[in-house]
Amino acid sequence: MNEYRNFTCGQLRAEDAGKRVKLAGWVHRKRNLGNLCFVDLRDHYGITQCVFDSASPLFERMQGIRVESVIGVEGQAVIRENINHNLPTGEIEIKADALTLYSAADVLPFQVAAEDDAPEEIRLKYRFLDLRKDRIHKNILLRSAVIWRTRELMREQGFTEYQTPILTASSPEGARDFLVPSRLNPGKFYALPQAPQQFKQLLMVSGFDKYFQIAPCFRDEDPRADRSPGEFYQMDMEMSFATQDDVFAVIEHTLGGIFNEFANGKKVDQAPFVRIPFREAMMKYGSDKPDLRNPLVLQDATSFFGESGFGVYDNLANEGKTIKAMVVAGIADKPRSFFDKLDAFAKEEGMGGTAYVSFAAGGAKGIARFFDEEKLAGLKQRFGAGEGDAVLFMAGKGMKFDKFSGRLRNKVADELGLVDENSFKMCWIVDFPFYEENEETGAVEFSHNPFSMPQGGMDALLNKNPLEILAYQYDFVCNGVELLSGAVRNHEPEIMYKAFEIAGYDNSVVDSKFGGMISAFKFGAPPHAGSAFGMDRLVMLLLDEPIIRDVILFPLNGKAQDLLMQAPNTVTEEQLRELHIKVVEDEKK
RNA sequence: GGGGGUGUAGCUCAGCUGGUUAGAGCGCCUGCCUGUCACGCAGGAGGUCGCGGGUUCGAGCCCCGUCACUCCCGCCA
Repeated sequence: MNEYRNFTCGQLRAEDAGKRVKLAGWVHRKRNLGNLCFVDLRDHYGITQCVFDSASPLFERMQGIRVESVIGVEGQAVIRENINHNLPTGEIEIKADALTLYSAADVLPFQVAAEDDAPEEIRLKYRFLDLRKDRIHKNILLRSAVIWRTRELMREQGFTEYQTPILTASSPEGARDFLVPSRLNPGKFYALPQAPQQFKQLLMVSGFDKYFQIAPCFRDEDPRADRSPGEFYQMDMEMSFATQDDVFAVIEHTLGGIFNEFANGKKVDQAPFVRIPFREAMMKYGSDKPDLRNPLVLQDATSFFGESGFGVYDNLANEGKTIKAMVVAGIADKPRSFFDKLDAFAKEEGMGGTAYVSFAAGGAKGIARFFDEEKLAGLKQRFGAGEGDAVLFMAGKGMKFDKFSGRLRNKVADELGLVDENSFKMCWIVDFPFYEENEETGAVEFSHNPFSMPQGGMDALLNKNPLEILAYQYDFVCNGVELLSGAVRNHEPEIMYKAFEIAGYDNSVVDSKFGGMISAFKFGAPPHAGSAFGMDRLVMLLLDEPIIRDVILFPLNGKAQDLLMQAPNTVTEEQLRELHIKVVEDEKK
């Protein structure tokens, strides 16, 4: 190839024996047997064993070279005496007769060749070493392959990739913006885009039909294990003259294709994926991102109580609380402590607790003693419980209770190991409410983003109870991870004004916040719809990585700092002056 | 902003009921070893027990404060 190498470290096979080869890479491991030293040489492509004999002066030089140094090795490829079946190049080795040290490595802060659990702080500070590790290296490569394939799948469906601005205006969407001061406009700021939302809609108004972009998005919010701090990438798409079904078809082709291709042996749900209305999801799974690998389902049991004989729940039912039942198969013989643990969990979560009826061989247990024969038989039939099963009950009200019921559903599945780790289960969540009630103030607020089209359009806004209005708003969920969300957009200014009016904003607010878009909608806007899915999250899911930072090249830490590049950092007085910025001390300190 | 967890050697961790000189594995250094592949064997260096204060004859261990990291809630598509 060139002066550094004529083969890579992952390339040589038995048939290359006898060739004169030149390799370059990192010293992965050294095994010094006294008069014989084996060096595993590693590059991007793989590992090849090099042998240094003590008869050669190279042997001494090799002893002085530490692991992770970069070297070049030249010699003859020979068949090994002992084959290593764990290595693609395991049949062959290099008898070294020339050695070049390109770059010596210091003693490492953590080991590269072994998976040691160095704290993230140190891993991020030395990210370039961390990225040498096999696992992280492979994660990044898979990420690249997924992105590449995504582009192909979108282009196959007639989509075109566009680049929207990075320096843009602060947007009124939910999250906090990252701001960038403007030198030429004293006192004014750009914002980094939280998403290319408005631009992609403007592209539709501009007459471009099928848009997509692997788009960087910036949000100044606190991170989570599955939420990368500061910035992340979305596969953002939008299409004109399109319905919800059209968007679903495109995404099912793209995401379905990606999962089928990169599932790595796991079982994959095939499109079309089930669609679950939001309210049903909250009822049955206690979540708007249900993990369908979990077979447990919640049922509305409110009407079962009232005068059932179990006073506690009868009273709650009469007070207007919701009671849910969850049949758990085959746990009737679990000890009392199992059910007590669930009850304790419920109390920890701030809920009243849980009750249960178990149909054990020796007779029904739990709160069964409050029911007569007939009621008990009715319970069994109504909720579909059989011998050996148990029915868990919980009571509460509103969204908080729904979410709790979901956590209990997860908890029970965890305890019993009911989740099939070897599968990808998908669903669409549809029919999100357009508005919701603020639990503290009682005010009507947008429940998602105000750009989506209310189902029923203007007619619904004028004639329906706002809290009953649904939106053409949808999420795509895989294994309990919210991968995508999107909507049919509201492209009609009149409907937009009305929608904001119901949420308590007058027209001038809409004009000032969405001036650009509203004015565009007054010059011929096509109906359009779209969605965006989190690229990082998708890769994380495919790789079964619990930490999103492990699928990102140079992630920020939990405080949105780059420990390697030292960002954010102070800047010079000169820079500040140019930007018309004055830094003041925090008042609290 | 709130809650939980963690903090002992470069890394992972042990350290009993508060008791002498704080340990192990990996890594590092030195030596021995010609077929290893997580090589092996022997020896060695390496510690402000996160930091500050307190209780005590005595604190890695108990108490108070504080900082850092991390997970979760809030927030966030």
